[in-house]
Amino acid sequence: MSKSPKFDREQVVAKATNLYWERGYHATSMRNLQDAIDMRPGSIYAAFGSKDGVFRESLEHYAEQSIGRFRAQRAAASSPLQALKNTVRQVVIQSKTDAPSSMCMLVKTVAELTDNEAELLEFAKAKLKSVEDAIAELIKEAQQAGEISAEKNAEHLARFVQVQIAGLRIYAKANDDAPLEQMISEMFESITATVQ
Amino acid sequence: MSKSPKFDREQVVAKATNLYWERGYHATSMRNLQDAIDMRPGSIYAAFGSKDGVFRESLEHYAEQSIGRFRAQRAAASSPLQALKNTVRQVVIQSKTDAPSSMCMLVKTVAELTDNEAELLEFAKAKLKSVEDAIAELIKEAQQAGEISAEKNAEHLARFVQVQIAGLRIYAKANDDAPLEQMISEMFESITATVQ
DNA sequence: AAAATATTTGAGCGATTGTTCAAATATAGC
DNA sequence: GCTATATTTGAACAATCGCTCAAATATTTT
Repeated sequence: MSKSPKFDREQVVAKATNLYWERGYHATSMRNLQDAIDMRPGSIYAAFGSKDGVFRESLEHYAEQSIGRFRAQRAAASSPLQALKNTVRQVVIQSKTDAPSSMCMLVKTVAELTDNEAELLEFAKAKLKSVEDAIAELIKEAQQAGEISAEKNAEHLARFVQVQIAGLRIYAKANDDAPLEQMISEMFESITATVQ
Repeated sequence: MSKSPKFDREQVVAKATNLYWERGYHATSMRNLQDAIDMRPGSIYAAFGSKDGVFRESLEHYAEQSIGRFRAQRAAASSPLQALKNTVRQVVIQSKTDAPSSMCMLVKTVAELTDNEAELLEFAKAKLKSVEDAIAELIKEAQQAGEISAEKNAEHLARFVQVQIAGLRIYAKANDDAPLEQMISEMFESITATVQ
């Protein structure tokens, strides 16, 4: 004897994610959010508790989406290394035109937030770590497949890839004409080099 | 027959820079700014025109400070390459404890702003480019000194360094225990390698 | 010391912030 | 179709936002 919510939480979070991703935490107002997800304040607060609550769930959604990309590319590619390369290309090059921001939402969040929003900052850091773990898994697969030297440390390489992606995406936003394809190729040359 | 401003513009801009650097553009209110620089609204608006005006001058100040660091390290170091290494270490490692933010203010700004603040965004991009130019100059010096292969492209390497610094500083903020010293060493190994 | 000209002050503007909550509305079980 | 129990709505809250401007204050020239 009741009524169930009529909004699709998944879709709502996806829309909220895109807005937060584009504008960042502080520049996104609840008013902006209301318009983007087509919900009124009361419903939003009943469903998510606060602006932070929506943001937190958006970060979660974004992280899942990011990790899902690795899985999707792994399923589509001919090898683990190819999947990693394709994911990096997708994330660095395609996001320039296809995504709400050319930058990673988790990186943007870590860059933007301070101790004043400690919880959200820590949450974003943790999600970034879980993305790094997904990269490490793919690298280990590539090592088993003989595409990357097994003598190298997978976590070490995953960290390297993480730094490169973050650096490249920032650089891509700051320089519209950056030769990203070439920069990505060079990055993978140092990963697949036989000597470390 | 008049009166001259009693505030020290240089000092005021320095304080404003530190505040904007730490909190970012959107999270810094004029009230915060008033407190930080100890000026009342009327004086601030007479001197800088707007919140954007203060921010713009802060970006300018920050960029000059950044380029000045290269000069200072160049003067102190035994060689151009050593100066570059020391600057990278200073910027990536020391800034974790000594600076308002562990991240580059220009990078934070490029990451945060959107087309809604197009002018400031373009300004930050341009300043980031001028920092890259300063790196390229140092690399050319290192090439003339025989520390880096003259066959390599200096602008190309400067771009590489810029990507690495941005990536490392983001990574340093996201991971408190990152082995930065080691990561920086590895980066320079690929710069000074005899084959490219 | 008076006059002229600048800067500094801070109350307060309209707009917007995140959030609340009583009223209206929809749905499920009886 | 009635009752019970949700959800949804949107007006409105106090606080804060970026900013303005008349009045007060300081400095310099006459």
